[in-house]
Amino acid sequence: MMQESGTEATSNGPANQNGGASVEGVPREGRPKSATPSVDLLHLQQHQALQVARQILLQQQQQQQQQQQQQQSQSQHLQSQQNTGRKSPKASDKQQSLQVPVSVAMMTPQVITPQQMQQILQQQVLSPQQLQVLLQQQQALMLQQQLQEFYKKQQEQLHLQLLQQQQQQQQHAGSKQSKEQVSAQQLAFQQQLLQVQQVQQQHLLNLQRQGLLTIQPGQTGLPLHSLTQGMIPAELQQLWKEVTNAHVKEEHNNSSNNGHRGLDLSSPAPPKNPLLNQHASTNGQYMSHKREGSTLEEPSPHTHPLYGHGVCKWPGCDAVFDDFQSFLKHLNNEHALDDRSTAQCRVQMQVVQQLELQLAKDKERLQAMMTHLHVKSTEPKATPQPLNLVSNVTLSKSAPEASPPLSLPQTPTTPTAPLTPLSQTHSVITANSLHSVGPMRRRYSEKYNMPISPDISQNKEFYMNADVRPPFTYASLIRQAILESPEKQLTLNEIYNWFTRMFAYFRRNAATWKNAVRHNLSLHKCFVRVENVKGAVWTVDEIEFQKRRPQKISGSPALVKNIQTSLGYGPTLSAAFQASMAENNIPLYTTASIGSPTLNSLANAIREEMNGAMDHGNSNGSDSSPGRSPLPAMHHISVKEEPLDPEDHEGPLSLVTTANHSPDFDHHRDYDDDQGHDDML
DNA sequence: AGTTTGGTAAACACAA
DNA sequence: GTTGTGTTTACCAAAC
Repeated sequence: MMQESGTEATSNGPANQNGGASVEGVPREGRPKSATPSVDLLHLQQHQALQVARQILLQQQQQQQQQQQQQQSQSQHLQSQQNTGRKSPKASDKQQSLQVPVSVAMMTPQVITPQQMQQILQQQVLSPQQLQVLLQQQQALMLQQQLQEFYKKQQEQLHLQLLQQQQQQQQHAGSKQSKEQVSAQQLAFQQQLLQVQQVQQQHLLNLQRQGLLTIQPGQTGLPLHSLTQGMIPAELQQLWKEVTNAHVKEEHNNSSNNGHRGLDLSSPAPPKNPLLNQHASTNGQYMSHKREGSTLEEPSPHTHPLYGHGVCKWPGCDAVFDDFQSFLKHLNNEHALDDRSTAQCRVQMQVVQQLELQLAKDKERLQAMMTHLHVKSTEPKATPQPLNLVSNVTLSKSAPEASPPLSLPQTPTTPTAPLTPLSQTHSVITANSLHSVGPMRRRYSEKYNMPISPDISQNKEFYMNADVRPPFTYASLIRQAILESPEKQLTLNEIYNWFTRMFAYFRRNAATWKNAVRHNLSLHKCFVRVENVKGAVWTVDEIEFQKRRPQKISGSPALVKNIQTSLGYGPTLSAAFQASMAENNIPLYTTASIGSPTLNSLANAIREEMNGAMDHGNSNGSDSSPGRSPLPAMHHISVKEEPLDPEDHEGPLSLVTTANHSPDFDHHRDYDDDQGHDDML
């Protein structure tokens, strides 16, 4: 690890010097600087993610009183950390920063602003898993706030109405009829009140049932206490919807278009749920905000969602204000309803939606992780640092128990034997096993006894959003891009677009990586240029691709074969795929569990990455031809050899594809359109 | 220690 | 002349 970063630095040095003359004016800032810290970051992310998972487990198992104690102590710790910003953690900070996000996610009963969230995202301080937890936390807290507000208001309303009734009753005491009416109404109100309370209870029960709710006695006096654990957003939203629909219709009539802005946020992309919208626009303080705008009954003085710590929280604003009034003035002046504000709002919406999406997926992942870890959470960790996921996986295979709450396909596909001597050093998640910095990760297999984190294949979305270099070679990525295309062929520009779409990392330094892409296309025989009607397209010669880097898979071929047969997949493909997975200690379940195209692509990429080695090591006689994957099903390809093999066609891809078929794909396509061109430079 | 592979930079040619 | 595409060379680092 130290070696890596060290060499990284050196490797970058010369490169920069050479490029120092910088021909194309491409900012080179990014590479060296961002790269080095990210080693630690990534390393940390892994660790953090695991810690989060463990924390969750522990928390679930422990009593809630203990939790509270922890919360108190840790949240203090955190808050201070949180405020100090989170740049690249230095080695000395490591331990601390490790704790921070975890604690933030798990403990801090604070709502993080979208800005903060974005910051966190951008700075990649947190792993996807952690982000997920964090998001859950945030959502829970926000919902909690909202619910509390709502309930409070409901009760206030009801009480108010009751009071009015009583007054009326007194006034019209004479009339017997009115008396009856009044009492009837009173009854109705009481019932309503009861209803509200029941709903509250129900929600509580619901949440508790999931083990996601922590009751903290004597908080607000409201039935709803605190939600300090994650929860399923969808469910919450549903609940929220129910509540709001059932009881607050009038209220919404008054203030649905909260206050001064009245933007039509739904125009670009109709939010799927109200909650989302609220998050986007009001940072979880929707209700209070509303109150502020509509009713003045309860002064919620300086609690504007866009105002915090004396700073305007409008995206990209950060203006500082001494008092709330000047903030309001500023808000109305600077962030009035205009194109810019609208655009910003929409952007924010998209951010939130994106997060929402990711949250849903990561939620599943977390569930799977928790389930998985639950099985063997007893395993003590050698060092506090790395948590050996691999070993867990290995063990879990034998005990697929614990009904995977989600799509966790604990099928027999879980890798049989460890395939790798992960036993010894395997400190697991090393910088090496993660997204490397500097020159693209070579092969994961190099030290295949170094388990690679499933994270990689799992977190396509992570790579889509985080500016982290994907741990795949250009060749693999290019191939993946091409194979992903319907026609198995892409123009150069389309390849570019794929890169930028799939990896945030490739939205910078375009000149550099584009050059690399072209270089790779030209250099590798496996990429075949085909003249097309419209121009030239690039295809993949699978055989050539597999040929490259004939490396021996250290895992015994027998083992591989074993797996493949046990899995029942076609020998060709699975050999390579599984081997690669095995080689990387990537549990197959990983692939299947994700349910996102990510999988599809990244798992493939990984597989490719390993394929070369596999095929050679595993040269199973009958199918000497390395799992040829779908060869460019195109017109006239001037490939050197003649790899056509309709049989194997779809082989390699099918596994992954079917396993993770996800509706998400369209989403990415859209993304492509949006980002494809603009985003690059 | 030597070879292979991959990443990066850069020069160059060519076409639109 | 500019830009995009494609090829090639060189250098370096890491892995083998």
